[in-house]
Amino acid sequence: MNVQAAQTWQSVQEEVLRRIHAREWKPGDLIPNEAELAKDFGCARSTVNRALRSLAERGLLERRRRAGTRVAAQPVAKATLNIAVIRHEVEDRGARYGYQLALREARVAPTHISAALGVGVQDRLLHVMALHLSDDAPYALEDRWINSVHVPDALEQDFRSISANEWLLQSVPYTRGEISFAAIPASAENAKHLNCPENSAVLAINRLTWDHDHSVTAVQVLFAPGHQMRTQI
Amino acid sequence: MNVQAAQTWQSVQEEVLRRIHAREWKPGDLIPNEAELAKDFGCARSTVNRALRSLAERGLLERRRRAGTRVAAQPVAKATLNIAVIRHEVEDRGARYGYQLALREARVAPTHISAALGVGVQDRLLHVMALHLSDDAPYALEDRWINSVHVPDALEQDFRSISANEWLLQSVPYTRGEISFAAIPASAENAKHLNCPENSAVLAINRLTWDHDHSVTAVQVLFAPGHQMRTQI
DNA sequence: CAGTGGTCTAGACCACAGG
DNA sequence: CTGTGGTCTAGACCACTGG
Repeated sequence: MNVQAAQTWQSVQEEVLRRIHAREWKPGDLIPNEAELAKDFGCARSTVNRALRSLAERGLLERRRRAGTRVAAQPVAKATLNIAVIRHEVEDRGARYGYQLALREARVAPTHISAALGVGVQDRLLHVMALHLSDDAPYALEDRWINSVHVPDALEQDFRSISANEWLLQSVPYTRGEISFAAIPASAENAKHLNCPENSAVLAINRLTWDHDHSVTAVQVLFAPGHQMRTQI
Repeated sequence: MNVQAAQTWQSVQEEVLRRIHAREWKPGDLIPNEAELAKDFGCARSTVNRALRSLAERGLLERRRRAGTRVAAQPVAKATLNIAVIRHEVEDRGARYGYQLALREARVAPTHISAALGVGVQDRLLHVMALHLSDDAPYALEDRWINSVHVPDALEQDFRSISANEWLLQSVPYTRGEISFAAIPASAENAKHLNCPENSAVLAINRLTWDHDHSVTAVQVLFAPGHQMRTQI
């Protein structure tokens, strides 16, 4: 059982993974504690800790003080999607990026927007719609409301050459956010912008971000039909 | 500049975040090295390292040996979606889970499936379709091909009481996988299962998993119209 | 070449939660 | 109460990479 000279936390992690995959440690099993594993592997406990903590973050182990470490019975796959600035997303695919501002207005928002942003129903907010292009083809439609009560600087931007997407990330920090993914049928207006038939299935990402207790922005990004988001697990 | 007694890595992280949000350290800026920060904070360098490493994993810092640590110019939001066993997903929402096997056959797969799984075009694979229900309403449609050449145990399962989704996670480990998200129109057959109009916009998750060099399974999960996947960032 | 982050160590104390 | 993981420390060596 004793293993020699596993000196890096990665090698410890690999050996632990091997034991899990080889079913030496089965789903639901309690594995030896950190001190024992350190002795087995001939390394410091902190090295074992680093390896196991990382596996727990990936969902393969479940750790609890006093109760010990178990192999996850049904590991939850964690798919991490990188939501970058849309311009970079396009350029990283090797395409030419284009940008068209479709609408910019300061007005009273629909109630579901003002409620989500936590502002008064009569507050005027900045509304921006813009089309992002990839090699001149519609790539994504951005429909954004900015809480200009707490981000007054936004009112001074015309968003003609820089997208609100990019300007906000550069200029306004946020501390937390919610994000959701859904498939929705394209409305007539959305379809016109995206140059696709009405009711086409489009991938929609909704984001709502906050800076401490103040909302920053609510945005819906619609991707042209056929768009895929990919990642490794 | 000197800060007193920040003794936990979380408190160091909070102070670093505060400086970033307060624009004391601006996007793109080089921040002091770990040794200096440790002196400032009055803690060990490894504590600073833990705090900064964690922020780098979240995408807020960019770290390179010799070059130092910079505030990310345009932080890439990392949205981590938990892909759990569908039964648990339904039950966690407080709904009653139901399951109906729609199809189980061993046959030659379409070429795009056999190619994706890296098996011969004439190999017979296990094909399973099943409907997952939430409070008796269609929740998700699972369309799965299992590489029964390398997972022969699957041929002995009838998948009538346990879904392939759940059985595989319990029984067959995988070392890596690809996952993609897209919006697609429901085919006539899919629409019938999901009890929705044909061409409804549905969220599709495609997964392909491998155990070392052997493919395990290729699956498409279609969620009923209106389904949302949510997470925090 | 030299400065930076990456990691390992041995030891210590602590927070939490199971029994 | 006690065993477990969570963390901190001080020091050390190493790997990478920019100048």
